[in-house]
Amino acid sequence: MIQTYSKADAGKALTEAGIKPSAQRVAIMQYLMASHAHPTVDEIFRALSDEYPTLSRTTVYNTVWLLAESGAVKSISIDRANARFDYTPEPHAHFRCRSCGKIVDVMLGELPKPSAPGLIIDSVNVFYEGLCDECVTKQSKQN
Amino acid sequence: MIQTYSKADAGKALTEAGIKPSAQRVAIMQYLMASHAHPTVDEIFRALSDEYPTLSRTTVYNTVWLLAESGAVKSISIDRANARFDYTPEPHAHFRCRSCGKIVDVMLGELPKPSAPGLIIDSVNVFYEGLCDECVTKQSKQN
DNA sequence: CTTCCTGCAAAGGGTTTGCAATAGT
DNA sequence: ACTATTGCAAACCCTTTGCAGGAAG
Repeated sequence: MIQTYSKADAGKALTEAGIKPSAQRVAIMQYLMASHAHPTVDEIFRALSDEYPTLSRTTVYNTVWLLAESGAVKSISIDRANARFDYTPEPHAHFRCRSCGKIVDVMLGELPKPSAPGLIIDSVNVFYEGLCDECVTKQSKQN
Repeated sequence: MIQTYSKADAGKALTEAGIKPSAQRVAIMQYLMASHAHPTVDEIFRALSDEYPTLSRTTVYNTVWLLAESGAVKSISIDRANARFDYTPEPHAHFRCRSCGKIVDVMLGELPKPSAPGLIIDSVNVFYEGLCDECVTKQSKQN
């Protein structure tokens, strides 16, 4: 399934996410909607530098995290940088609180099975994001 | 369930993973077996610096990736560093080939449900590692 | 003696921060 | 004019690399 997205589509997606659609933000959103290559900040920056010669990496950083925090796009981190290490022998998933940053183990009923013909899968990681019980309590007290 | 691990336990785990159990490696492995805090390289380094004053970050880096690549521990990367961004609206998982580094989407039958009382979950990430079809073919040709 | 492991120092790369210039309302 | 956004430059990590010293068999 090949799908194309216009600048108008991208602008609409931004507005729906509550983000003001500046020219740079629209371009970045459109690029993310069109690309299935899971680009990094640097790849986005280089891809758009021709069309926006003054574009800066700072703006790309600002925008992608704005988008990710609003839920308009997803961030995936699978590289070595800032990795954490974990021995626990039982299969389990990880949960990270987006408010306090705490990382906790959560048990997992069963591992998700991929439909991935031809791939040899060595390892499965499941990672949740959200609000931990403490931060939920804090937030409800504030209101 | 609280469990303690001796240096002998750690040494045995290293040997079983095919890794020579040097003093530093045993200490790092023991620390990972005991800790459920998903430590970073720097946290491991600081935790062991008292007992091993000459320990270097280089050795910790070497060791954790040796351990992770042998499967003795798991690495999880969930921080901002080197993040990639992804718009695709349909739920899907990611697969990364440990030989060529390529990242591809894989469709997912159903999302894993966590048993996580009290947590509010906004987002679920599933991430596989292994060998892609191309690298499987390359490897079998070499043999 | 040889090989592997360790660790210092330096380089490299990605990310964040401060602030001035700019654009949009 | 006012406010939000952009983008340059510098600082700030984290990580890797090169190499010399040291440990182990």
